[in-house]
Amino acid sequence: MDSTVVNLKSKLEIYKAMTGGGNLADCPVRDVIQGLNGKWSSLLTAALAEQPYRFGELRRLVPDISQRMLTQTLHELQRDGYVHREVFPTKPPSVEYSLTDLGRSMFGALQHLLQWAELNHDAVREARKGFDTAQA
Amino acid sequence: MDSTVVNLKSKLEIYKAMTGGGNLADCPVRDVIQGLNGKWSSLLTAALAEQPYRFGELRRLVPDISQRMLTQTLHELQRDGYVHREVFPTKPPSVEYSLTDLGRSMFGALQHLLQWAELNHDAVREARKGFDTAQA
DNA sequence: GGGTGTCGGTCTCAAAAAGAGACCAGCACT
DNA sequence: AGTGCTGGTCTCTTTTTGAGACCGACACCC
Repeated sequence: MDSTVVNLKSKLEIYKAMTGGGNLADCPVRDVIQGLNGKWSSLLTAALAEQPYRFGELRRLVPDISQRMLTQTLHELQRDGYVHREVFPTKPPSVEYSLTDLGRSMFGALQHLLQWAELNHDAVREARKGFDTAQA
Repeated sequence: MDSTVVNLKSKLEIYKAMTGGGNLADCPVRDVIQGLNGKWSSLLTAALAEQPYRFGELRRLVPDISQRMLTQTLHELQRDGYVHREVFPTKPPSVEYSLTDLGRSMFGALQHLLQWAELNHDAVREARKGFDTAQA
């Protein structure tokens, strides 16, 4: 199927889905997106899409995340079913995090946005620069 | 191009792009994604992808956004080059917001994630329910 | 046996962000 | 003169995030 057709066909439907047909407070699409909106969610998902990692490995891999937010974000991702957490009875015990099937499926969709960002970050930077100088 | 091939080919590259090759603090991909991570960014982009809206129309369309966050989010989206803001000299003056070409391009990528959320929100809900009952 | 290190966290406190809602100027209409 | 609409801003409170100290359990070294 041609992707342009997909875009044109579903634009309105997506918007309707996000507004929940009048039931905004309980809209499932916004609810799901909300869980991915966190500052660290996409980065950690991208890391785990590459390969499973242990807690400490993730911490070293993303040095500017606090241990507190790493714990919390992984917990949320696990709760939403994207991430599997497995404890190995080593001494001291080690904990491995990996993507579930649902997580891999979700990352397949997220990936488009990440790729777009990679391709277009210079355009965004440019826009910001122009806007900021226009303001001053 | 087959989308499966795209996934397999770029998984590692995307992660590398997000970690910025060691230059995490200044990573452009994370920088761009960050601007889309706000609570209201994707919803407002989806609304404007449907059609241009005026400030008050958006406020009525999304009743649970505060006026403060609506102003602020639109300002950020404008700064990043996704949204065009036009003031019409009516009395009282009206302000119309619309997507730029860059904004439409970005929405094309974002759309995949929104569609995924629409298709899979029941799986996520299910995962949450299971997790919460397992915790208790 | 005492000191040190690793593991995956939790706890507390300060800073930043978001939400709620009052307030504003300018003009039209009545 | 009073009311309403426009698109905001200002202030205050609550929530979220960040920084960093602390924790138990065990291994390893001496």
